[in-house]
Amino acid sequence: MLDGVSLDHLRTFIAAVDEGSFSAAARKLNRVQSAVSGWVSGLEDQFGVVLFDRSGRFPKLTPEGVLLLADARGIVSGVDTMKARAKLMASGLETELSVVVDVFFPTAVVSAAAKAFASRFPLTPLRLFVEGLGAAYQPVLDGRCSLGILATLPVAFPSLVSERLGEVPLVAVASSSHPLTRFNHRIPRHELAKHLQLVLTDRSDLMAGRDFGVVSPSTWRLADLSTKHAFLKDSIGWGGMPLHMVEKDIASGSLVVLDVDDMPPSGFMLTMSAYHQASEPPGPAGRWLIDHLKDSWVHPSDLKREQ
Amino acid sequence: MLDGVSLDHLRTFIAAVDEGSFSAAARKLNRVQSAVSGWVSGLEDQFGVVLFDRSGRFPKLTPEGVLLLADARGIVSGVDTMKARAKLMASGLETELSVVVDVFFPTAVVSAAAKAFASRFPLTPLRLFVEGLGAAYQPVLDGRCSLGILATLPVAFPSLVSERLGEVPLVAVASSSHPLTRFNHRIPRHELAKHLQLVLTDRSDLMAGRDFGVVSPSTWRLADLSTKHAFLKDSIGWGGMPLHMVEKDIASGSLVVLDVDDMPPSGFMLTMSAYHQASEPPGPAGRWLIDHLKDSWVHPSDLKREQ
DNA sequence: GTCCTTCCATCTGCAAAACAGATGGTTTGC
DNA sequence: GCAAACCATCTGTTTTGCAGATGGAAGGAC
Repeated sequence: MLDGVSLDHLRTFIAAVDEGSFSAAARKLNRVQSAVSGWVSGLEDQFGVVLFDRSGRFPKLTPEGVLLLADARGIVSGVDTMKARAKLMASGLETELSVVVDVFFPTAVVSAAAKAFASRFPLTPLRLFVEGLGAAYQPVLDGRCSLGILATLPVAFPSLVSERLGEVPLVAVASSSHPLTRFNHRIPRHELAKHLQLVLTDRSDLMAGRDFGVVSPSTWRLADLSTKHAFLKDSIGWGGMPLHMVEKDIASGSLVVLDVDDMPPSGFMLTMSAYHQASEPPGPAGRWLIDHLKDSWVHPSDLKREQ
Repeated sequence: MLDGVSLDHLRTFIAAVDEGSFSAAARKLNRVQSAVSGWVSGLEDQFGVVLFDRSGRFPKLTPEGVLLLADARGIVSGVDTMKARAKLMASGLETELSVVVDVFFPTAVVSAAAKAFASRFPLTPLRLFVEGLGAAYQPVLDGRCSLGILATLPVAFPSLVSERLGEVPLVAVASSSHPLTRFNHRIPRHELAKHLQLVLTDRSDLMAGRDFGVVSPSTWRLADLSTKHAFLKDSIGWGGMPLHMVEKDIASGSLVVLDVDDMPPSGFMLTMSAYHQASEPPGPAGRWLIDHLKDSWVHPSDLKREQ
C-alpha cells in the first residue's frame, strides 16, 4: 500500500452510509460484516477522525463524516468516469475528435450536429476549427484534425479519402444598389469583368496561384467570409457566396442574385465532403458525426430559423 | 479488492509519467521496478487501454494515456484534499480557509488577495477552488468550503448568508470579423437571435434547466470559460463575458463589444457576494479576506496590468 | 560495429494483507 | 424478557503484493 487511504476505504465508507448499516453494506459489497467494520475503522484510524457514532443500533454519521463523505463521493465518481472513459477508449472510440469545417458549410448544420454530438458522446471532447478553402485542408493533411468537412477542390489529394455529404449552392450576388443589378436578364461575362469582384483569398499555399471563379480583372481579396459578406452588402463589389449565408439578405432585398451567363440558374454547386487520412479512418465518433451530418443536411427544414 | 482499480494503480501511473520511467518511479515510490511494472500493466488490463508505448528506451504516454492521466491526477488530488481536511479536523483547530471562487470573478483580484493573505496569515493554509455558476455554490452548501465568492443567482439559498462585494461588468462580445459587429448602433434582440450564441454550461444540478441571458435559439454550450473565450475569438459565435477577461482583446480590436438593445450601455452588472453558511460565520482569516476583497476591488487601478 | 548501461517484462519464494467465519456484547422491537 | 439485528474482535486460511533474480531490447560511448 503506497498510502494509508485506498479506494476500498472510500467505497466501503460510502456503502455504509448509503445502506444505513455496516451489515447491509457488507451484503451489498458481497463481504462479511467484519470486513466492513475493519475497513471503516481503518479509515478512521488513517484520518484520525471518527466517522460514525456507534452508540445506537445503527451507526450514524458524525458532522465530520458528513463533510468527508462529500469528498469521498467526489473521488469515487471521478474514478467511475475515468473507468467509463477508458471503456469507451477500449471500444475504439476516439479520445477527442478534431474537425475542421469549411466556412462555406452551413453553420446551422454544424452547430446542430455539435450539440447532438455532445449529448451522444459526452466524454469525447469535440474540437472544431473553421477555415476556408485550401487552408481547411491543411489540418487534415498534417494530422491536426482527424476529420475535415471540406469543399471539393479540383486538385487531387492522394493521401485523403473522401465521402460526399451534399452540395452547397453558390450564388453570385451584389447589393441592390450595385449597377449590375440593373440587368434583369442574363449578365454576360464581359459585363461582370467591368466591376470589382470580391474574392475570398486562400490563406494556405496549397492552392498557390490558382483561382476559382475569378472573372473580373479587378479584384479585392478578403481573408474571411463574413468580411466579404459585409463588403457585398456595402455595395463595394460583387462576388460569389454560399446561398445559406445570404438567403435572408436576398429575401429582405438587400442583396440580389446575379443571373450570370455561364452559370446554371440554380447557381453553381459546391460539393462538400468529409475527408480523412486514408491511413486513419474515423472511429465510431467520427463515423457517427459524418452520418449525422449527412442525415441532418438532407432534411434541414427545421434548421431554417437559425443562422 | 472491491474493484479492479485502486489508488495505488493511479499513484503508480502518475509517478511513472512524472519520473519518466518505471524504474525511476519505483525509486521514488520506494518499490522495486517489477512492482511498478506490475501495477501499470494491471491498470492497463483493467482499462483495456494501453497507457504507455514501450517500444523505445523510455515508456511514452499514448494519447489515451494523456487523457486518462488528467483523470488520475484529479482523483489523487481529490484524495489529498480529503486527507488534508481530515487532518485539520483531527487536530481540532479549524485554521484552514477553503474558498470557492466563481470563474467570473476577476482573477487578478483573487491572486492579489491570495498573495496578501499568505503574508498576513502565513500559518493559515488557503485552499482555493474555481467553479462556475451553480457548481460554485455546491461546496459552500455542503460545507466543504467555508467561504464562497459567488455570483448572485436568482434563486434563494435560505441556509446561506451573503455580503455584497461589488459588481462584475458583463459585456456581450463577438470577434471583429463577426457579422454582428457591423451594427454600430443598438442591436435588437431578434438580430442577436439569428446568430450562434456561446453559453457557459452549468455543471451542477442546482440550476437544472434554467438559463440566464440566453437569447438565441441556436447555442453552443461550453463547459469552461477559457474555451468560450477562445471560441469567441475564433468568431464561432457571440456571447457574454466578464469585462475583465476581454479588456485586452477589446483594446487590441480582436473582440468588439456588442451594443445590445435592452442592455445598459455600461453592460450588464453581475453582483458578486461573499457567501457562507448562516450557522458558521467566517473566522478572523475569512473575515479579513472578505474585507480585503471589498477594499482591493473598488480600487482595482493598479491591477490593470495583470490578466 | 561492439560494449556497456539502463531500461522493461517475467518468474519465484516469502511475508503481509485481507478474507470468511465464529464469538460475545449491545440495542431495539415485539 | 426474548429474539433479532447490530457492531467489535479474534482466528485460521487464502490471496495479494512484495523483493530479488533473470533475460531481452534499446540507445549512448567508443
